[in-house]
Amino acid sequence: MFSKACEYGIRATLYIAMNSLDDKRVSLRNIAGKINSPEAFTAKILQQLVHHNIIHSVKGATGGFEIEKQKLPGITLAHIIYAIDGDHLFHGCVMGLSVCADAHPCPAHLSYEKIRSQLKTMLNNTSIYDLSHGLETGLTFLKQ
Amino acid sequence: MFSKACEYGIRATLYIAMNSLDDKRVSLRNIAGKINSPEAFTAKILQQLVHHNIIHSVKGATGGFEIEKQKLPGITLAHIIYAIDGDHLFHGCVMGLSVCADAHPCPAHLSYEKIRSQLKTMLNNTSIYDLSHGLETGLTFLKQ
DNA sequence: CTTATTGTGGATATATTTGTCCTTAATAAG
DNA sequence: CTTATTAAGGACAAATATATCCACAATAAG
Repeated sequence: MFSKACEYGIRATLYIAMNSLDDKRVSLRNIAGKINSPEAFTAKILQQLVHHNIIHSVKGATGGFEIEKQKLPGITLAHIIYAIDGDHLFHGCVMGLSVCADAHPCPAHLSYEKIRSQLKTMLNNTSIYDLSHGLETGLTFLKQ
Repeated sequence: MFSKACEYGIRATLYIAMNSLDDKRVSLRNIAGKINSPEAFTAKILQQLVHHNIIHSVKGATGGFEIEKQKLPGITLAHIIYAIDGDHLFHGCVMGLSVCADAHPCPAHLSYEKIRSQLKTMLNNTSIYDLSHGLETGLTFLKQ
């Protein structure tokens, strides 16, 4: 479904979000340790998120990553997926046809569009802010 | 969502099915041409489907691939996906956690399981037999 | 028996994704 | 100013997915 990079990106963003709610900035090392991801690879992914203006970084000692609190409710899973994996999941043909639309559909087009529509709704309506609450209360996890 | 191999596999199976309904056996070259896939790579994928008993092959001149007519309604998209991509789509955590279950869920577990459940239902209930009808009537396509 | 056709399967090549290493720049604190 | 810490980013390496090539086995037809 998602690339490894995207999975790490979502987990990292959630960990940063949870800490930003608590006014804490977190370092790459801290993040990678807490979400169980390879550090250097995670660095590349975080840079993508910085370039897409989803997270904010600060260099130097006491530096790290954070997200402006007021931005949190507006950041959705869809934003992160789009930034890292592009729009293939949202628009590509499920059977890989380069042209697949209502007027020229692949055999699974109709039934798959129903699923995709619900998937998109879910991804668009699920904010990082919402998800980080389950983490704070210990109901959900970013590891294992 | 699916690997290239899986996309080719689904398209190839549908093309074989459509021809089997018409009692025609089709060659690798014919298949690859009609579904617009690389021939040698498609050969590998067809082997996987043969080994998983989804399609049947005949060697030699006039040989090719076919599916027993009575098997057609029982073969679903889920069978092909499972044969080629394995069960990750059906069971893996959407955020890549090695352990993710109701008792130890990732932040998106609950909302994603609803989508996945509908996806699984669709894939389990969509037979190759059903899909090949749209192809025969020219309503759906395997190319472009 | 010979030839042409077609699937099988091993070896190899290419592309992409995933992951690592190392230097540089920025910043805080002594 | 020096040192320690941390993100940025280029180069490189490993793993996996995608794709190709070729020798071989099976079969139909002449």
